[in-house]
Amino acid sequence: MSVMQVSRKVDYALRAIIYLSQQRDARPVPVKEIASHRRIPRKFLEKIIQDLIRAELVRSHRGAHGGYTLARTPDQVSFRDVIEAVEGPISLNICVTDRQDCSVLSSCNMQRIWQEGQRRMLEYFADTTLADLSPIRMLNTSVEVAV
Amino acid sequence: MSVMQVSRKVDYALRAIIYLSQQRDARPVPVKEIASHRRIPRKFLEKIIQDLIRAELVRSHRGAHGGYTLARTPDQVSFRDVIEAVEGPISLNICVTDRQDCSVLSSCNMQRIWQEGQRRMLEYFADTTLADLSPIRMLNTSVEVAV
DNA sequence: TCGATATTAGACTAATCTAGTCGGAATTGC
DNA sequence: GCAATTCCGACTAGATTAGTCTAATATCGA
Repeated sequence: MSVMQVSRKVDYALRAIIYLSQQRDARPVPVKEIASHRRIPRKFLEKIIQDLIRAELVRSHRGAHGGYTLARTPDQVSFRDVIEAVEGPISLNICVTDRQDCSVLSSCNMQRIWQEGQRRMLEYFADTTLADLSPIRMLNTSVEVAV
Repeated sequence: MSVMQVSRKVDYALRAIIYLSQQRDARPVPVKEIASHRRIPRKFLEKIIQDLIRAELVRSHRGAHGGYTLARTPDQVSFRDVIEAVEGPISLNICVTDRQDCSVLSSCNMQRIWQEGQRRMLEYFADTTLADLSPIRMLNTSVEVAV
């Protein structure tokens, strides 16, 4: 019904990794806790977190008192990182990545439009990190600067 | 495999409407011609064009020597118009349109990130029209200005 | 060492969506 | 009337989404 929408997976991945970034201590957070606090189907979340681990955004700790922690500081994890970790590279139209299809149609010169749209989108999501989400963190920083 | 990609429908709709915008005379172009010149499955294209007609981007002319014409000048048809005509409103994440879901999660404050990303995307695609595609038109205009 | 708590791995699936196809009815120009 | 064309609704194979289910493996603490 509405277009260009990211999947539930991306939404869940972000909810989860944001939850991790909001932890004060370094204790591993079990999937059960993330799932219940952020209303994500537990088993599904387990799989999604595997993608985040593969992309080295999250670290796992097995066994009792195990769970997950952020593998980097929040300002080092961009929205783009998370989106691409679970769904692969962002590409607004196939003709942007797969030249084959569109290059046959020499007269269809919309390729550069998609490219530019995509460039702007990537720019924004690559520049926006988990650190930009917590207003508390931002406030603390600006207070520090002010004082 | 790759995320945020528009559907074939959007791609076909643009190919077709761009073809119409490139016609020199005002003669109606039959679907058969558009389909063969732009490599679009004919029957599928018929349905897509109905969406464009409903959105008043294209006009139809029935019967022999019938076909389709642009309903507006190329500079009056934006990419956004075409995308939304065939796929409905652009929305990067459900939480942007459907507040229900995300407002429950008061601590998940990524809503404004999606909103801003979407704003930038819409801005670009609303500003880009079919007139921006034909370099010939651009050249003529600049020559006129130069002389 | 045992048991509770965790992650990890992979097969499975219902429902929905995508990308079409098919057949025919209605309209118009000649 | 006939040929060319749009219009309309029903249908569908295959892919994708959003999960679930089962079981194995790892670790901590007592």
